[in-house]
Amino acid sequence: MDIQKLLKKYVPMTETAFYILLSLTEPRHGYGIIKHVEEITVGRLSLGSGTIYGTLTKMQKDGVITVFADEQRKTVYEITDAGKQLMQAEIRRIKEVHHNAIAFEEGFS
Amino acid sequence: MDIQKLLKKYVPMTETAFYILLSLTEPRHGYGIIKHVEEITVGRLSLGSGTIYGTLTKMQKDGVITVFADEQRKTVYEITDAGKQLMQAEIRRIKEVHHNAIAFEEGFS
DNA sequence: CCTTTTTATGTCACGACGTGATATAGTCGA
DNA sequence: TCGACTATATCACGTCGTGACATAAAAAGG
Repeated sequence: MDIQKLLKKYVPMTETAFYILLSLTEPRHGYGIIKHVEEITVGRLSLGSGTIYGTLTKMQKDGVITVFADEQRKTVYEITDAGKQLMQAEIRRIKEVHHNAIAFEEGFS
Repeated sequence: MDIQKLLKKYVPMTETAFYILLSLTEPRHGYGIIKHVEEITVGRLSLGSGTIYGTLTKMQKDGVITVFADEQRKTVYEITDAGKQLMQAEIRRIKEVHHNAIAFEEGFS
């Protein structure tokens, strides 16, 4: 799948997908991602097992992540270059939303 | 519906819902919202008619927005106090995501 | 040693959501 | 009058996150 179709499919990204890809800048397995996301969101976001394993399978098929190591009880993934491009586009969008959110706040204070 | 259930239902908010509520800090009708969102996102986000009218009906039922004026060919809506509370919670979340996005960027530059 | 908790992955039904097509109709300028 | 724009509504479709259920190995604790 070429980068244009990936951009259309993945941007805007769901919060879940964003934090999964963010976690995979270091090689991690599914369960490790769940714990890492809980950590950096200070317990606010707790991903369900269906979300994680379904999303990981989908992302691997799309070439957004790749298998880093396949151990007995752990499948370790890592983000690909295509995945990094998606993150850059998503971060641009987040900056726009953040900018509009701040402008909103200033209008009501 | 009490504020706790509304928070659970609306936060995290979809980008669409966020921009609709943002637009309704001034009274606007459906079509006006579509044009306003196109404006503040510089044409990036163009809401479908199904999205707008479906979402407006849902939000009105939930007490997040209210009918400001009911003209012949325009139903004008406005955000409620409950809606403003949701926006505050959503903006807190956006700030967190933005913070983590910036931290990600710095790790790859 | 046995039991409980934690780690780890997978599948499935469910409800919610955004999209785009289709339909309908009034307004306004050329 | 005729097309472009304004304005709303409904529907099928595909996608997504959730939580329940299932399975099983490893680690911790008594």
